[in-house]
Amino acid sequence: MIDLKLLQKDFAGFSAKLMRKGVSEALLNDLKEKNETLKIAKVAFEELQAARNAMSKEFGVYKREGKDINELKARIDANNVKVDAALEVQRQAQVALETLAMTVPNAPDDSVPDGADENDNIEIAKVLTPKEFSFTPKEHWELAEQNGWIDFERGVKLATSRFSVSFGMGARLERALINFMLDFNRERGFEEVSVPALVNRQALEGTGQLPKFEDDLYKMDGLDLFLIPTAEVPVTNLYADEILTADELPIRMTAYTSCFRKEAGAAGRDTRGMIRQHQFHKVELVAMTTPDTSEAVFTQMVGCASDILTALELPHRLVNLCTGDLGFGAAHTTDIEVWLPGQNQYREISSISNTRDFQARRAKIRYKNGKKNEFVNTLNGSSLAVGRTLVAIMENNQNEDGSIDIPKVLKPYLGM
RNA sequence: GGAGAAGUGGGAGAGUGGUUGAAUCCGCGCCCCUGCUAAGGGUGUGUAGGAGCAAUCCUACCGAGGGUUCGAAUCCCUCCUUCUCCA
Repeated sequence: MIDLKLLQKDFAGFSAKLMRKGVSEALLNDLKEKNETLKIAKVAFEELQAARNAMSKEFGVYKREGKDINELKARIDANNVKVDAALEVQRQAQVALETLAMTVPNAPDDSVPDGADENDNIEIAKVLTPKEFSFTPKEHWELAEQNGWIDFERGVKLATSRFSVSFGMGARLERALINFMLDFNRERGFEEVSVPALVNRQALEGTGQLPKFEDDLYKMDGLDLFLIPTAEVPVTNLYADEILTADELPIRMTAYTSCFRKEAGAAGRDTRGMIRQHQFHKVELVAMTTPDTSEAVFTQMVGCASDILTALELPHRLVNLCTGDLGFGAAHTTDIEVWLPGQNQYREISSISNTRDFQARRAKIRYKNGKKNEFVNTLNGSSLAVGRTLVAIMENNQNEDGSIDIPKVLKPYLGM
């Protein structure tokens, strides 16, 4: 949730930031107006309510003293009609404002470059150099099928398109990767947590997937429960509605979950292979901390994800997302793209975002700063998407005969 | 699945219609006294929103949402959660 107080206080400044993210001026004006309307409605209601409280108190005194209450009762009744009306006005104003405000994305940081889409993202750094192949490297689905690691047809048979099944070393590598990543993150100070794969509406509103992106979520029939699109949702919401103490911050967590996405807007993209699946494994990093330390934690998280790829000897690059490619809740995001020789391009494998207080404001995650309660900053990032990591290993470590070298760091996890 | 009980502030725990936003204890903050591996005294201590330079004041919140009432933590209804007993 954006800071409506800030919008009210510095409309020009704050709305300029939101307009960089494509929020229309008309919407912002509407928002400002609805906020003012609510304020006025609240004051009106509260004044009437105060009058009622005072008269009710008086009523008690009258009764005790045995005075005649008829005249007072008449006044109270008249006032109550107004109270009810004012309450209704206030309610409607509240709903109108919230409905609108919940659909407004986070304001990008000033450091975020302007741009329309992923083509305008700015490369920050390259890590490791892609190796030269003496043959034409194959794409991962070919390698996966040749090695018997992944069966795409049987996934479709069991569910529908964009589902796959891993067999043998393919399945074992996935498990090894998950364990390796969790251990790696834990050694960097992220506590491992295991969370539900189903969450309620409130949780998804807290992290910003709802109300705007319901189309991309799997919803349980007849229940207000959804399959998580990322562990970010349950893990961030662990502390929803809580007031933390400053000395327990930063809270840093890592979690492995399956993730479920309808990929509603991705028809026709990456239909082949396991780049874009409806269900995929991911190890996630989530942190909540004070505003003055969130950038340090952010840097650590990016380092964590990048270092995992380095440990796996996978060439990758860091990219600063432009305004057009930035997610709904992010103030700024660094993507990590891994080199895929089969595709001859870098592909996203991790996305690390600082949402500042955007999610905290929605989920009401606060901390005691001296006497005052303030919103924490929440951060999240993948470290990493397991399927895509497996893809990268296959494509980067392939030999001419189609065999694949197992990364050194994973061998202990495979009993090798 | 059936029967019952309960959900109050950081914690424990009072409170069954009216100066109760909530006694008391513990914890925590500050001050004082005292001085040695202590203890005592005083005082303060929820959240959100609004008015005001400020002191302060107003409104809402006692699991959630409705209802009854001039007035509800207190009565009624629905839901959620927890516990106990039964299947």
